[in-house]
Amino acid sequence: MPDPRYRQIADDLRRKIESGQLPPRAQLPTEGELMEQYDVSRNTIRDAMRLLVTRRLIDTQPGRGTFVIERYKPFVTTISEDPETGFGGGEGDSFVREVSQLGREARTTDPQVEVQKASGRVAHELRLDKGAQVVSRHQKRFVDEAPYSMQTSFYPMDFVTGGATDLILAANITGGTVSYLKETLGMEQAGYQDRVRVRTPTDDELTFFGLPETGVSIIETYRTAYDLSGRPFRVTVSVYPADRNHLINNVGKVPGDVKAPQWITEEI
Amino acid sequence: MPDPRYRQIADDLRRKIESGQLPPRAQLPTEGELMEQYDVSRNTIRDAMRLLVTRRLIDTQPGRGTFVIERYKPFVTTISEDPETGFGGGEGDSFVREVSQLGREARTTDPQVEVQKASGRVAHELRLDKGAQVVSRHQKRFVDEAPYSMQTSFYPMDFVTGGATDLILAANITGGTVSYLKETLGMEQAGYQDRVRVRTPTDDELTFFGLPETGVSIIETYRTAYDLSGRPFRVTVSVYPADRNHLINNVGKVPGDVKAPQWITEEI
DNA sequence: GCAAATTTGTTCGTATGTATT
DNA sequence: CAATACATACGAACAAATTTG
Repeated sequence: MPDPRYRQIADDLRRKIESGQLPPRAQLPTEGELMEQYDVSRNTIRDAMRLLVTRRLIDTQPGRGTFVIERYKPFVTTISEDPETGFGGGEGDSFVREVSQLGREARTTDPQVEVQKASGRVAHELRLDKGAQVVSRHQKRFVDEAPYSMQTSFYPMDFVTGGATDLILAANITGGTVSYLKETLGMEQAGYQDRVRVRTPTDDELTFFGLPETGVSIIETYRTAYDLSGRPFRVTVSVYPADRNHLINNVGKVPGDVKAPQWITEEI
Repeated sequence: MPDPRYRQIADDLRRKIESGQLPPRAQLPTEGELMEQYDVSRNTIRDAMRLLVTRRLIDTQPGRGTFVIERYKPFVTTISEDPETGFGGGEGDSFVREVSQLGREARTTDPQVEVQKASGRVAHELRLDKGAQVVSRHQKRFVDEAPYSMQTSFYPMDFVTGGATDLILAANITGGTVSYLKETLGMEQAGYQDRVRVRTPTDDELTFFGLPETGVSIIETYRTAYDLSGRPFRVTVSVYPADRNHLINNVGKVPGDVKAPQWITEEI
């Protein structure tokens, strides 16, 4: 029993795309033309197309046509701490600094600061009561004007009343919040834990990142930072569309030249 | 202008699923029943269903019906090194040991050993010529008899001829390959780098993990281990279906009680 | 700026095939 | 074998987005 017709057609088109016969950005024949070429009904052509859309090979645009997808150049975020800077990967302004070194234009929005009630997960990580007041600092990140990630950090509201008043200012904290908390509260970061999972995008993420309805996952990391006494003092949630982001983790001693590339150049 | 009909229906069903009115494993009304309920044609019902299938909310089975998907209990792999054991997360028999402590049944297949020509990526990571001979050690992992991950390690063939002959035996190396290479070749692991990306599954992965045609991504990590002189001596490729695996990364000092849980219990 | 043509999106109806009960 | 339920495929009509003249 052969594959159904729409699969055969999808496979045929897939081969043409992967062989380069239909390069990225190329327009596919219209549905009408494909109906003739394969001598099937329009619905069957559309079934084949839908398969390729969910596989992230093509993109259909009403009124325009169907095009081979152009892959993003992946941006690489290092999630391990750089022993020299003491920064956890991709945090704060280290993001912009690292990228601009490579001739790319990176941009981080000013933090959007809010005082919120802690959600279940955030409260749990910070060992607060659910609904306790927390400061939320949210930033969006762009590379070459394309949205690449979003990040939200949560701190107990006590920190602000206790002296770290800059936390509720909608501006970057020069030197980073880690050293700011050390200066103002004497709170020192002993380590952190990242929990990484992959999930489907929310509607907000779909629109902000300009993702297709289906096919692109979101990499989500929950980072909980602990002070010297083992008490959690910050939770940072980062979301990365999987079609344009890779993660790197360095453990122990890794040669400097491979330690922190921002771009994976080779296609694997 | 309102959403198209099939979206409204999909949203309605999604709400019923997420609210628990249609719990996991519950059977949805048949297409015929839904046609009546919503007073639309069968194709419109099927469009709505298809949306929910790609969102990994339901599973359609020919001849049986349509069911709410049951989520896997995620297994958590720690990718940072545990300072006490010196093990990189989830490597070797540490996998089985860690899991069995939690009353779960974990199993790793005996390694499937082959001598191969290095692929482009592996050759590049090991700084070998493309096509150089490498030993490949491949293992599959199960938790409660369900497939959870696959792992393949590559070593230069020189290691075997140089004395580490157990590398080509299709058996677990007790104590782990790290300490075995230290004993036989005096090669000490100084550190490693993980590169994590998320991609669509290959056909092999689709069948082995029993994944649906669409919707589940694969988390792939390339781990390159370096010796004290900064020379790469091993590449390990791990693949994890994203619907049943999370990753954890510990940096610096993290409280022991949160350091290495194998299961995330709370639903977020 | 508008109208026509082009292209994909939505929805209906119908028929037949295949898997499961 | 019959009934049930989802899968594939055809044809048709109109809508919505975009480009073109």
